[in-house]
Amino acid sequence: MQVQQNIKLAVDAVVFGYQTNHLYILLVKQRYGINKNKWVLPGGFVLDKESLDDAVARELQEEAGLSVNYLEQLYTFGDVHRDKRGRVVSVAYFGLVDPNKFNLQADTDASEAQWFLLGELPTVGYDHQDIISLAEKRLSAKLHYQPIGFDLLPKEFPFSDLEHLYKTILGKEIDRRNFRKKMLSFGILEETNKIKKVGSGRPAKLFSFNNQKYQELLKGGFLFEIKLV
Amino acid sequence: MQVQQNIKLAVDAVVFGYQTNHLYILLVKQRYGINKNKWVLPGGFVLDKESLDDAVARELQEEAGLSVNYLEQLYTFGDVHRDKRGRVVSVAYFGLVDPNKFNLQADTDASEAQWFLLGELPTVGYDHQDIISLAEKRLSAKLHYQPIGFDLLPKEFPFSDLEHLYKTILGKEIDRRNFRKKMLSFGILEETNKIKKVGSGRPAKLFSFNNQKYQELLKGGFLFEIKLV
DNA sequence: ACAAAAGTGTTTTACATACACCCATGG
DNA sequence: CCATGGGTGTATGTAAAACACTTTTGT
Repeated sequence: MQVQQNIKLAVDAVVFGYQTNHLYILLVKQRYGINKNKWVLPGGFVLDKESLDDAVARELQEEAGLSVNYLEQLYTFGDVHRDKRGRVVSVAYFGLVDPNKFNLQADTDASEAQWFLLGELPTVGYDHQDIISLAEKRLSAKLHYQPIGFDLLPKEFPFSDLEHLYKTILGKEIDRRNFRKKMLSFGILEETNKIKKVGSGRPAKLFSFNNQKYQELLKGGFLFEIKLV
Repeated sequence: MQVQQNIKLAVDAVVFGYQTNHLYILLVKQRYGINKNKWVLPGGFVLDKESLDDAVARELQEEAGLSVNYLEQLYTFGDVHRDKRGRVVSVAYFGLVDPNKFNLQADTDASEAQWFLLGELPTVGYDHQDIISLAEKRLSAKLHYQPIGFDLLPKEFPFSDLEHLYKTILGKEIDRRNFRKKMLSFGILEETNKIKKVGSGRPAKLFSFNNQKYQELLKGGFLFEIKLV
């Protein structure tokens, strides 16, 4: 295959984490090059013998010691001048982690990886702000038609956490009664017999997302859809 | 920028055309290599100094003399072995043309480009069948939440054409009265004072899609959404 | 007893669905 | 006058939206 081409291929990941009613994004500090010490998305060049999916997973592991529990392709950014060092096309990914994985280990290279509160992001290098903006849009959109919020929560969670997650990410008020009614009507949540006690207030039953049930329903043409005013 | 990487970057396009109640896809005949004389998607390698979008437009022009009126990125296919000649990552696009552009000119290289009825596709090379399948899914999905059907029709069309388009692509029966009511309720269609006479039957008023109006509505949070049983 | 968060039902409103007959033209 | 496709309205069902008080715990 004779092709003259001087284009490098990279992957980048926008990984969201959620904790105590706040939404975070993972960034890493660039160690070399013209963007040295700038914060950028975790990512890097694709190896010759790994798929794109594998490349993202590897980079996240290397740069932040992190394995996500949801990952999908977001968009491929291919403008000619998006990287000043040369032509680099980047396949961007969209990832979610639950709070168990939120605490970054300080071994690996992780000392230079950090969670940033959305809305308090530093100036990021390259065109990574565009990538982040697109990922935010994707996250908001997906919350409405895919049960993806559960990937940002621990396996068992009080209902109010789910409600707050939607409220936080969509920036909208939610009617608790209608939200709960609708969510439960899908039949993809299971009530555990555990309860969570917090400082004050009535203890909450814990729920868990039954993914197997969801997959079954999907085959029958089921549509997860939640609208908010 | 020192990176050892031996990956080629290509673009491919799944272009849909619609005529006389039938949906078509554009394929081109491969002229060289191991897939010689096999039908494949129009596409090719990205040049060093053109964006991905430009690359697709150029390839469509070169291989089929075609300029589409809707084009968006579909997905990036990056499996290691998708091309037996070596590592090639392909950014796939999704395009729509209206019937004016349907007749392929025989100049250019177009003699080897051809419309194929969906459902009567030949065996295609590489992993292009996967790409086509994904594009079909995208098309079906988009019809429900984006006014994209108009890009497959001429500027002015009888209402029944729109109805047949939905029926054909989604493979579902449609209640004509409800469909028309819903579509018109959006306020993005304009009734022209022209009428189209066909062989027999009552002549039909022609409608046109008002994209400007649609864009305005979008800013106000308008959501195009059409559900079919 | 009070503060704090969890839990719960009913009424109203809007939209989707189901359904069948008349109209304008060409042959 | 008949065949063909275009054009239209209403009644019913179902789901979303609006809305406020009671329960359980900790302090």
